[in-house]
Amino acid sequence: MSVTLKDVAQAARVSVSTASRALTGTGLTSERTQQRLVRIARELGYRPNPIARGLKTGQSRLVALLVHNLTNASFQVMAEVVQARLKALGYQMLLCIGGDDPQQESDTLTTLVDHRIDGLIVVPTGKNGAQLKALAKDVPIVCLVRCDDATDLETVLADDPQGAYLGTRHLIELGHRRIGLIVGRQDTTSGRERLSGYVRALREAGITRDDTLIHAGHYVPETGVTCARKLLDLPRPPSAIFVANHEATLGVLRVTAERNIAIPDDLSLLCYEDMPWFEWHRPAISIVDNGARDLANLAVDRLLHRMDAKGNGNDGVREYRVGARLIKRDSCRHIDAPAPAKSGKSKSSSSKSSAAKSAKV
Amino acid sequence: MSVTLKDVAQAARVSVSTASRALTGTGLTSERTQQRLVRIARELGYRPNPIARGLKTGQSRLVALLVHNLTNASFQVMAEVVQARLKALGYQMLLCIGGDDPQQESDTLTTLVDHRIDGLIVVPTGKNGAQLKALAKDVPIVCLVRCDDATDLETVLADDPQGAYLGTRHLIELGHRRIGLIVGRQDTTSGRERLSGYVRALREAGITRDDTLIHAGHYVPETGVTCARKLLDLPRPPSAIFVANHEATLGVLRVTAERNIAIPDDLSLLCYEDMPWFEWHRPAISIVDNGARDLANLAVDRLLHRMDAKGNGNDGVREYRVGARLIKRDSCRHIDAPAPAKSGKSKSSSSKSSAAKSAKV
DNA sequence: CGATAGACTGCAAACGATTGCAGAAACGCT
DNA sequence: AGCGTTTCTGCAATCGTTTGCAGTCTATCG
Repeated sequence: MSVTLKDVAQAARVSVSTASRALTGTGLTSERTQQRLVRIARELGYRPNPIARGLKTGQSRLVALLVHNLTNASFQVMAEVVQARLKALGYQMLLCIGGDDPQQESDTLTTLVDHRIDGLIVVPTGKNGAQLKALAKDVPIVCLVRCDDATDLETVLADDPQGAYLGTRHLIELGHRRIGLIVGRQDTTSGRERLSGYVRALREAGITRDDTLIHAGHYVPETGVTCARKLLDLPRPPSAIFVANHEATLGVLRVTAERNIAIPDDLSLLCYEDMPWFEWHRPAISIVDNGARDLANLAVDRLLHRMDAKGNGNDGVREYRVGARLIKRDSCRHIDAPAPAKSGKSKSSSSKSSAAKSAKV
Repeated sequence: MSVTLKDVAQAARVSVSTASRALTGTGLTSERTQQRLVRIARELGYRPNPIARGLKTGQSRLVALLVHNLTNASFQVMAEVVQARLKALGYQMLLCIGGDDPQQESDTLTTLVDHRIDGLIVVPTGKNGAQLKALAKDVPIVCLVRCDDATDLETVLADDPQGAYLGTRHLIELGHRRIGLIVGRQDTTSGRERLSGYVRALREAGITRDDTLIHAGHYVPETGVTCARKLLDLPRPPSAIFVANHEATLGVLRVTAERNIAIPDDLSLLCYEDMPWFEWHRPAISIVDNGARDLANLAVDRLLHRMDAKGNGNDGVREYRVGARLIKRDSCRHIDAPAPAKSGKSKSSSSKSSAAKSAKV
């Protein structure tokens, strides 16, 4: 069916071993035969069979990326980055979707090692620590975004405490004092860390923390709806809301639209993580960028390092943090500044009256 | 490192061949040894090595899905569907991202066959017909969403003519006579087909086609911006816009927001393809659903069929069409009905005045 | 009781590459 | 010329399976 090494060897009238050495460049061949073989191989359209090679060498040129889903924008860019980097190095990416489900994760992991993957980047559920730990003996593994406390795996994390701090401080600098926070469940690391960053910024600014302004929930739009309602129904509603997760943002936007609350005039809105449409939205939504692209790149770097180091690429560092950064767009406004009378923003003046409750803050 | 067939055979005091036959269930073993081996294999934690097996059988249990990107919502759900289906059957999905770039597509295709994939579902760029055709001899292939005219590959397509027709008719039924269309480039099948559906609906309703209402462009937000501007700047702007692609929708929404055009009161908006946030947007955006989920499922069905049929799963059918359907939400309104005075919609009354131009239609 | 079919089992050769080892060739040196 | 190096090449084993073929064993039947 396809051209094998044997065919090349025969055509060149040498043994298979010589052909192999010449083509893999293991240097033990004379310059002349080397070049001759390369030429013949090209002429015949020879392509080494990775399966056969894998059987002998124990490698597959396959690297797996295991994420929870593809609807999350961060995972999308990570997948694209990882794929691009790996391809450039001659690896194929096996993209697996675990659905944040421990059982699925576990199944996937076993079939992946069956396939003798050369490396693995995984966003762990946190429930398969033992298995991961065992696999780590055979395969270089790097954890991404979340860490699995049951393992001592190298992990590349977003700097959530700093990101949340940066965002909150930004709002404070704009004069906001009552800042609502919609954050992830407190039994997740990211949930806890984002809260802590928020709290730190408040403390630094000498603002006392008001727990009625803090709401935690799952990373789904519904959370945004219910939390936004609670916040806006407060006797003294916040003048700004920091939504520490992009799924919930959908819900918040819906509530503000329903109540005719103008952003940023009546309410400033800041989100965590970017989505492609945020900058197209009117007003364009300011965000704290968790650096998905950087995270993915670093994870690949670390993985490649481990793969090269053959077993002990352990540099002592266990946790890498990728800095977050603030991207200012149009959804946050200084609380004391008068509403700009720019054309196309006239909406705000009209809606302000009807959304008196929150505008009065 | 890991348990091999030999280990199992030794533990059971039989030959490797017997072990192989017992575990693969090739029926040529006695009931007793069969069960004994299965038990022993399980005890030892034996897992067959797909690489070794693949070398002998020429199969890899790998099926590839090649799409353009992951930012497109349709591709996301397709990837998730394909992955789920395949996993259930013991295949691993190789997800590849081709970026709609012929060169990348070509490269990817060759490394995929190198890896001896058992099947391929591809959204073709259309520029590598010859290569695809050649590969089809070795590997079952199904094209998805787009067809490659240079091949005679089995293809699963969305029913774009019908979808566009459905959407346009819906708008007509709502009393619209001047319906703007923002559609894909006319050198793509989908671009042409969606236009044809639109035209057909118009003709059926006895509305004469007005080419100033039809704009074609790339599938990017910028297209939406420029086309929307052109449409709204028309002496007699349309009362409804049908955006036949979801990326451009972003741009259209931005323009309407900038100009304070209320949807659906001042302008009805209908989009092609769903995005997760469309139903959370206020107003929730009505769409024509291209049936990404169904498309993916059908593609998998067809591929599995071909894989089973070993070479001639050709049932004569070359093109499968998956029906589109209309999902009515809140962004389209009957042109003659008075603006509902529902609470939370008061915005429209104010903005109508400032966006007089388009409101006057 | 012997022959023979039938049911299992094992040997050994594949699949397509890599690689240790030993032999061959070429070369320089005394 | 003889010897030792060095450089290249080929043989053959190996990776973990599957599978054709031949051999063994049991059972059945005449």
